[in-house]
Amino acid sequence: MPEMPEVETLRRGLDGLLRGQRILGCQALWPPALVGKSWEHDPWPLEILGSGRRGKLLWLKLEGGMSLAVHLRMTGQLVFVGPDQDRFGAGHPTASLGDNLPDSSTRVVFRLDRGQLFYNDQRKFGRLFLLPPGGLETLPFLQTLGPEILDPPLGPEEFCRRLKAWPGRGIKALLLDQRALAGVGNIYADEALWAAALHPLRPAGGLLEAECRSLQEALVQVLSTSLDHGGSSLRNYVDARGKMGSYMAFAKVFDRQGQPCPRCGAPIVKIRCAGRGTHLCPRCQVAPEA
DNA sequence: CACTTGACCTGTCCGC
DNA sequence: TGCGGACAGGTCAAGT
Repeated sequence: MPEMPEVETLRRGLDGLLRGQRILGCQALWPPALVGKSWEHDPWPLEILGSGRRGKLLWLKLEGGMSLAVHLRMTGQLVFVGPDQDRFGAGHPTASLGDNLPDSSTRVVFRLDRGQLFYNDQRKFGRLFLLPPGGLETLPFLQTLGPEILDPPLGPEEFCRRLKAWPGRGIKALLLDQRALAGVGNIYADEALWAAALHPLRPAGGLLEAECRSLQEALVQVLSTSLDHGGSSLRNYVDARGKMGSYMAFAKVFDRQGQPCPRCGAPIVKIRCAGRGTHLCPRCQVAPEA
């Protein structure tokens, strides 16, 4: 589900809601979601001092140098429900998910000084890591993670160098590979490739200088716009208060197969590429010679 | 080594 | 209405 804009939107929300509160305890309704020995030692209470993110991995900074890291994978959610939670009537357009929690997808519940934090995950792919001081650096995922695109800004030269490091791979497969670049997933890969008018199967090594550059500009544009609109919600994603993101209204190709390309009018098609559903304009995005 | 496929899970949607 | 199959925003292990 969540790619960088969704995870960053969530992090910002959680930071404002949780900073300064203590986690008083935690109840695992589905224990496999919890990874690491630290969970067993009943370390609570622990104060939440702040938050961080790299790629799609999010963490809360806890007292004593500990961290609570979360990877949401496909369907994970972290939703805070305060004691003063606004209660809207059922069916109200801004009714919050929190009104009905816990639900059948709730896997972990954290008890806080003021309110509760629910970890929901329909598909049970996500994981929560409680880590001792220095533990973040030991996570294999973080050790092999490529650079951020927006923060700090990745210069065009370095961007091109990352892509050319895997010259034989299709450009979409590379965008999805977190070792090449951090934070891009299926939605923003399709959107950026359309904006740069590049076919997803083009080998990375064959991209012209100008094509590399326009792909980088497209990624910056797409990711920034999504951040501005609280990310994308296709089916599951919600922010720290249970609200959906609105970026999908701006999507040009993702989940729009059969609709006209906004640039040339040709019908958007959906193919399979790097094992993932892939949306593109067959006229604007010219396939490489086989 | 480089790259692709299957596995991990549950829910939903689509065709018969 | 019911049922089987395909598919879903991510990552890792195993396979080719």
